[in-house]
Amino acid sequence: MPLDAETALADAPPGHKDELRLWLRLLTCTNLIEAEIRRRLRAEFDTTLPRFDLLAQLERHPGGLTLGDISRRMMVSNGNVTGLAARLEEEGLVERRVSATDRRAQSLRLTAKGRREFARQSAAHEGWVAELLGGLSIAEREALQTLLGRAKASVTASLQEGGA
Amino acid sequence: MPLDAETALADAPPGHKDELRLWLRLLTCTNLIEAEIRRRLRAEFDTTLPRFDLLAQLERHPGGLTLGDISRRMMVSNGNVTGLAARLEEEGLVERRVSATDRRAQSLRLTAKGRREFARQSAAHEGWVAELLGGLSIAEREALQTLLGRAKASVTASLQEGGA
DNA sequence: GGAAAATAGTTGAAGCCTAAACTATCCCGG
DNA sequence: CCGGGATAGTTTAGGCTTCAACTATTTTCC
Repeated sequence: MPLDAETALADAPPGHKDELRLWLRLLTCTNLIEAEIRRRLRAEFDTTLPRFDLLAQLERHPGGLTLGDISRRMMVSNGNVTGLAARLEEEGLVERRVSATDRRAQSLRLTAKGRREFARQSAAHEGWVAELLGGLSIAEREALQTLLGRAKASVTASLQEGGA
Repeated sequence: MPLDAETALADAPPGHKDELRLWLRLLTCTNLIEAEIRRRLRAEFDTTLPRFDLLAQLERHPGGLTLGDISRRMMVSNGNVTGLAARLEEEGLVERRVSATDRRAQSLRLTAKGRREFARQSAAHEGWVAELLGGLSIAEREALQTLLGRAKASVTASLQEGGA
């Protein structure tokens, strides 16, 4: 496991536009947190972030979601969800049910075991994040939340334009 | 290509600590940008983000870097760099040279072709980022840069504690 | 000098991910 | 009713990524 945050690719190669510096810092920051979360999911629950994310989606939609719904919500490809769902089903955490009205579609939902497992994982996950970001004051967190909202708006606006 | 940013996993599942909301927004924001950059690298240069990152490392160190250096700087595993370097070498963008003083080590550097290619990619990349984040004012960018620095400090402090 | 520990890199198994091609089904208009 | 287009999922090929086991070499230190 490398993970030497100090010498990371990411921070401040000089002589570039400050948008680039901002992007690299954003990336470092996210990667740092994400790597730690992945590490702990593996170490404490022997699972992965994509599995966790899929379970989170199902938890928020107890009525079930189709594979296509999940693919859209997780912003990943269709084929990706096929494999992920297969593994989770094999582990007994989710179950499939073919739609009564559309024989192409099938909806996924958590099994009782899946709900139990996810509850444990989710509680721990929330704690980890609170711990990692706990060094920020409430004011800082709010300001960051707002600014990231602005950044997201900038990006989506730019994508709209390009795609229009 | 799914990529429906509006219905993303990420934003604001209610009833959670605000650290979690902040983390999810950070993640969405980063993923949105990163996905677009990957898409354009593929579309315009038929390459990938990891390849680009590796070339960027070499560009910043014209004297060459060992595979281990690269692995540490990119914060990825050793084995990962082995494969990446093999593909880039095969494409003629980098060249290996066994160390004169340590027969285990080999250093990588850009070939002339690699330098040329990276220059093109890098210029485009910088433009994309400026475009995507161009909706933010200078003040917003500076504030975000500072707050992300604080966030990174919070995370690394938390990791230090845990590992101490 | 030589054994033991550390370091550089490779390999293999497994999971994640995408794009593109494919199958099966549904829906719409004539 | 039926042909064509859209939609739901699967499959395949290939790249990325990790971890763990491995080889080769160097360093440490007795």
